[in-house]
Amino acid sequence: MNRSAQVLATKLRTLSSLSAGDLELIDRVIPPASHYEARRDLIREGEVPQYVMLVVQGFACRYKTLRDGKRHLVALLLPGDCGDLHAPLLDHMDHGIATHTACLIAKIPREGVLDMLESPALEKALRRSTLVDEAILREWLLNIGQRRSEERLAHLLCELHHRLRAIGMAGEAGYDLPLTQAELGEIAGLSTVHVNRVVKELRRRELVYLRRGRVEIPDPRRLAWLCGFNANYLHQLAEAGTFS
Amino acid sequence: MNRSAQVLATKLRTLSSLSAGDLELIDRVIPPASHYEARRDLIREGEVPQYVMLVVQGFACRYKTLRDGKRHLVALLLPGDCGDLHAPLLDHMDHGIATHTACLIAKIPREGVLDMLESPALEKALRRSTLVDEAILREWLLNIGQRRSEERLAHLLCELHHRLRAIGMAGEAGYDLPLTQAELGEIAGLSTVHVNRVVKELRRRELVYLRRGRVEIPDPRRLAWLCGFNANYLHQLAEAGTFS
DNA sequence: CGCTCAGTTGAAACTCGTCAAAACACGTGG
DNA sequence: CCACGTGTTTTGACGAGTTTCAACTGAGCG
Repeated sequence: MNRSAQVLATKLRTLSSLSAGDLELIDRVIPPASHYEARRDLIREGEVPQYVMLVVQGFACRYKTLRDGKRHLVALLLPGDCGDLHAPLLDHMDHGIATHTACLIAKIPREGVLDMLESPALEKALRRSTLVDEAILREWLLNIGQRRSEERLAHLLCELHHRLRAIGMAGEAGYDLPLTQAELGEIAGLSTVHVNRVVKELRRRELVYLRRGRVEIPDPRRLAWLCGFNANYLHQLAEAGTFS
Repeated sequence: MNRSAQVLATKLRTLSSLSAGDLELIDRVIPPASHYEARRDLIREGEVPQYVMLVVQGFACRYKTLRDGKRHLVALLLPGDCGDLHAPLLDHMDHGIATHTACLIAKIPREGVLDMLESPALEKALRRSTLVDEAILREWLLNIGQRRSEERLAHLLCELHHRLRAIGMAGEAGYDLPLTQAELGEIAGLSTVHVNRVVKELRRRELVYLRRGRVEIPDPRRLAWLCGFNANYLHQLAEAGTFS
């Protein structure tokens, strides 16, 4: 099974169980990935999408910008995540997609997506994945709208812990997070300086140790309690994260 | 054509053009609506959805709550809007839906939705509608994350103006908005008091006159310019709002 | 008339943003 | 190996924006 297909399969299995036939189908329709540099636009606002992009390796994001250049990240795309399945339905993009780190991206042609939708299990997994994307958007909205900076960052870190663990990219007490504090600020709607102060405070309280791309969470339960994190909205299968 | 079907048709025609056959199909699968009081839960977080709810009359919303009782509205459902088409795919709701004003709600059974998805034009319209819902979420996230209170409220009022105009519920320079300032605050992530101050300031600058459920916008272009509003993300057809 | 709920106002406290500078990490080329 | 440059993290001081509390006004309704 090629690398791209494997990554997608891993992600989809966190949402629905797949048969051997499904895995073969995935392998057949997912093209090999190509390499992109860090911080590079994959598609810009206003452009017309041709493919569904699948992140195979690295971190990417969806973003929107304001006239004055302020940018807000409206989604984080982890390995296995992809752009909207029905994106081709919309004339033009209302947001951009960019790499964060260096990435491997597979461009799935329209027909490949349609083929996958033929399989009931894959259809279910793919549709669930778009529903989860939407659920995450709602949770982020709540996060920014109602929580204050400390809980806000804590909540974001909890979410990433869960999402990364589901795809085998995080351990019990920590994970690699290749995001600068400025970028965390662009997600959380906080200034870089304030993110830094919050990070410092979380460290002082021994809740999170964040430094140079690495997140350590000594007691995930305590952190989750602090910010009221509840993973329900991620709609992960119970056994997610336990397979190879 | 029954009332519920008519409302849905009006909404869908803002997204894709429908044939006479499509309209008949809609009429056949949409059941009559029933009445709900104002401020009543239609479905709560954690419950399992059985139907797709269609708002026929009145305003409803999706909301999420925090432990401490703070509530945030993550979507506003106007006449013609409905809950997620594939909601039944998810085990339990990660948010609640509630009426705002008194409402007429039609509960579309699963099979009705499937029937509509058979028609290419309806499928396109329905899928586009979920994509637009997601686009609105992203825009709200940007709005709360990056804009300050005045532009934030202005942007929200611009969006509602466009959405209501598309379904024939707003004129060139104003519309009825049955939301309290407290509720606007729950959307914008602002305290009631601050919403009030911003409303006052917008009135002073002759941008928006908001009082007792009525919004008057003497110069929509000027207001849109102030907050950087660009309707692209609503993906409305050009002729939206011009039909009966 | 008196109730209730929405809107309004002021003062004080607090959260967070801005500006500016310094400390630090990392990669590069000398 | 060190020096240098770039980009990220850290710090302090200050001010702007926003929340909170508490009281008051006004409209609608029984």
